[in-house]
Amino acid sequence: MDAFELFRKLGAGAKFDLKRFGQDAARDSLLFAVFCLTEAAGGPLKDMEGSGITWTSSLDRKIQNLPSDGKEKSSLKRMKHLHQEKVNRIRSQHRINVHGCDVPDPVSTFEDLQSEYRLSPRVLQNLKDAGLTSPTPVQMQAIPLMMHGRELLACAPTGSGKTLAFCLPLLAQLQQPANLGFRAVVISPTRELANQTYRELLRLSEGVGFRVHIIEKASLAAKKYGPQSNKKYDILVSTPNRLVFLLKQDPPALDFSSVEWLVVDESDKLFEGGKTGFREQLAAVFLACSGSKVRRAFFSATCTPDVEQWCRLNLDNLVSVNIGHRNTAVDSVEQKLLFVGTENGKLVAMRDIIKTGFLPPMLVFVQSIDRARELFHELVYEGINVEVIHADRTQQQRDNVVNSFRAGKIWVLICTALLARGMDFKGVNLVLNYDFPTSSVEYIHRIGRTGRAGHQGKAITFFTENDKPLLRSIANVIKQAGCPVPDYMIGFKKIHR
DNA sequence: AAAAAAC
Repeated sequence: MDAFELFRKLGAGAKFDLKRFGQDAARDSLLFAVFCLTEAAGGPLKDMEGSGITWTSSLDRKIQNLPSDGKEKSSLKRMKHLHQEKVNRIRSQHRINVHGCDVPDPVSTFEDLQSEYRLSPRVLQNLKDAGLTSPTPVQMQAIPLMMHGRELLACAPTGSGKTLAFCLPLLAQLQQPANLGFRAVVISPTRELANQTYRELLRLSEGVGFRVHIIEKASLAAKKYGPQSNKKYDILVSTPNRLVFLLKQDPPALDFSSVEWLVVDESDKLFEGGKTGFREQLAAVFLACSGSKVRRAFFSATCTPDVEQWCRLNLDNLVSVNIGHRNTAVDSVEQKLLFVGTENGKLVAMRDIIKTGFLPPMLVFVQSIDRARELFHELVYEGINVEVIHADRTQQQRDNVVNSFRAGKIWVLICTALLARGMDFKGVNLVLNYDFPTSSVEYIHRIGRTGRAGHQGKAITFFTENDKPLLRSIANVIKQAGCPVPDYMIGFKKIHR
């Protein structure tokens, strides 16, 4: 073990300890907190971004406590400096940007999670069996943070491993099955995504004995794990509204008083307001987690200023993690805009894509449920394996479609925004935006269904005269991801500014 | 603006 490694180990377990460091340390930490707030608010320290404020602040105290001019002191200082350089190098290499106080070092291998954070060897084996060999950037930084019990807002591109970034620490932190009731809750915007996360947790925790649960029917839920039931689950995955429904029964059919971790996946989506929006539901779930030690983590590929502001104001000692630039499309997708003139032109162009040969499977996004139905009826007689999915279909139909698509039995899947976020289908070769997305955020999520985990993908976006108002913002996203875009789409407004 | 989300 070299000196760097030694210091890494020292740093990994470093926690701020008031009793050990006394009053002075309390004042220092207060100053440090103010410092970080200034930075987070975009103050004069903005240039510190990504430089990595780390555990070394507690090492500083060790150094301070040593006699001045001692040999030990100067060598500690030097090692600290070298270690910090190494950490900064790892962060910049993987485009990891962190904001916050006392951020633990990133981990470079899954094995480190076992040695430093007591991740069970069986979970490690499950990772290997799943073909996962080394952590992605968001995993490198978010996992140590959650292992230290830090509340965080993590923003990382589509298909970059966010699900694993929160599933692993949940399993490692809960350590082993306990009969305490739900200790971790994961919230997703759609049932399909909740189901996918649930399956991921099952796969990772196989052989460890954790009890992971997903609510299938809220009406059966009360019996299954209500107050009378003695079967206690450790982890729950759900969409928010059924939790709200169960929580407000009298007496409540769910007990969230033992919840230690609340993970909000696709957090910007779940922060959408309006009277019937997700935001109110989320608030009700937050409120039900009455335990004193509840920690919250927010994940998404896109982040609104609104979410960030909320996290800054409400989370305890927030750390925000950004991988690469925020709100950008992945560069592993070859993106094209295709002018099709009119509505009619879309169907002609679509038939052309099918006729001239394409590599299935492909996902076709439309803007509404009715549009999905209509397009399905146009294509169902073409002699290709086409299916359609949206929220007006029965849960049984939705499940069947997702399963068949995963099994490769469907070549063309027509869908609404239902499948736009989080879904991880292996090997989608083409995303076709049949209807123009209504925002660049939606565009980023839709095309993120392909080009995942380092694989290549393709996306084609149809546009007509009517789509011109939003064309520029999407064209900018495409250009930023390194794909060619006609100049007239971007240039015009900037020149006149 | 639509979609999603309980029974």
